[in-house]
Amino acid sequence: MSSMKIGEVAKRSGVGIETVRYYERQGLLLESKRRPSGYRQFDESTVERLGYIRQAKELGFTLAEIRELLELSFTQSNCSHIHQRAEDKISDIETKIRSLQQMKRALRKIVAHCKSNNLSADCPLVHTNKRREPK
Amino acid sequence: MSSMKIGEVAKRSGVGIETVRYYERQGLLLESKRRPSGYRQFDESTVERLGYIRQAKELGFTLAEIRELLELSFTQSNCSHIHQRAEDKISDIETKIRSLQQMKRALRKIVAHCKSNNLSADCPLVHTNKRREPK
DNA sequence: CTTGACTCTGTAGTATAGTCCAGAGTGTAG
DNA sequence: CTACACTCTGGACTATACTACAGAGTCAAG
Repeated sequence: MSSMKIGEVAKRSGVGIETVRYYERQGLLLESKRRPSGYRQFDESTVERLGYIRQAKELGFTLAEIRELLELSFTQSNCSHIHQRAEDKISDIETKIRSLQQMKRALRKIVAHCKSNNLSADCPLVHTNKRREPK
Repeated sequence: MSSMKIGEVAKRSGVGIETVRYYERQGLLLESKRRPSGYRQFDESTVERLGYIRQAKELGFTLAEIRELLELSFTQSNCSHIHQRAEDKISDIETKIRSLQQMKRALRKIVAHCKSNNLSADCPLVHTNKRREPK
């Protein structure tokens, strides 16, 4: 299991083969080892790393931001410098969490309202738009 | 304040004028009222709505998903149908929150490690990649 | 060995989400 | 009134993140 070809690593992490090569070109994967034939060789860690990338993308991080997150995690360099960047990322993440919680509360209100009033002609508005003037 | 031109609504909500028109074309804004001249007229609610869109985008929702979220919030239609869709969105959101909390914990570990060991040659790895064989 | 599936590089094409004109009309301060 | 900033439409252009070839080489089951 410790040496997979690109097809297997792609399938196991749920991304396309072309995407794996693309991420490598974009510096998200570090150069992979190669067989003499030129075939890339991956191990388990790449599967995990690709999973992390996929997840972070779903959370709205760009590839550039994900590259940063990965560097934070894997670099061996100056630790105090890393420290500040990690703190910054944490506060970005906390902001996202707060926004999501707010969206969730808004949706919960709709659900609650729907439950109590099944033919509402005036659903509660999340955040917004009083009315549309009919003319 | 209750009737703004596109430039003002754009500035106040922190998006570009072209973007406001683009969102309208994409059905995220509902057709705006017009002056006889053709100039669009917006009110406060559009500023809020644009803010909501901006925030949702930062959280990784696509415009198509955001359109859905907005419909959930503003529609007057069949409430029990809405109910299920709102529940689905809520669970998507909960998944995102959990992922973010996991990322946050991982970053906190880095920070803690950096604090205790300021010249680490072996930062703890979020999720991953044991080592890079030097050859 | 052969053969069919897999991989390589390099380049081109696609979808999404804007962003930027050109050319023409509008609003308003002075 | 004028002048200058603002707005309109329609169409072209851009960046990001893939995705799809083409043409050539590789792997491994039978």
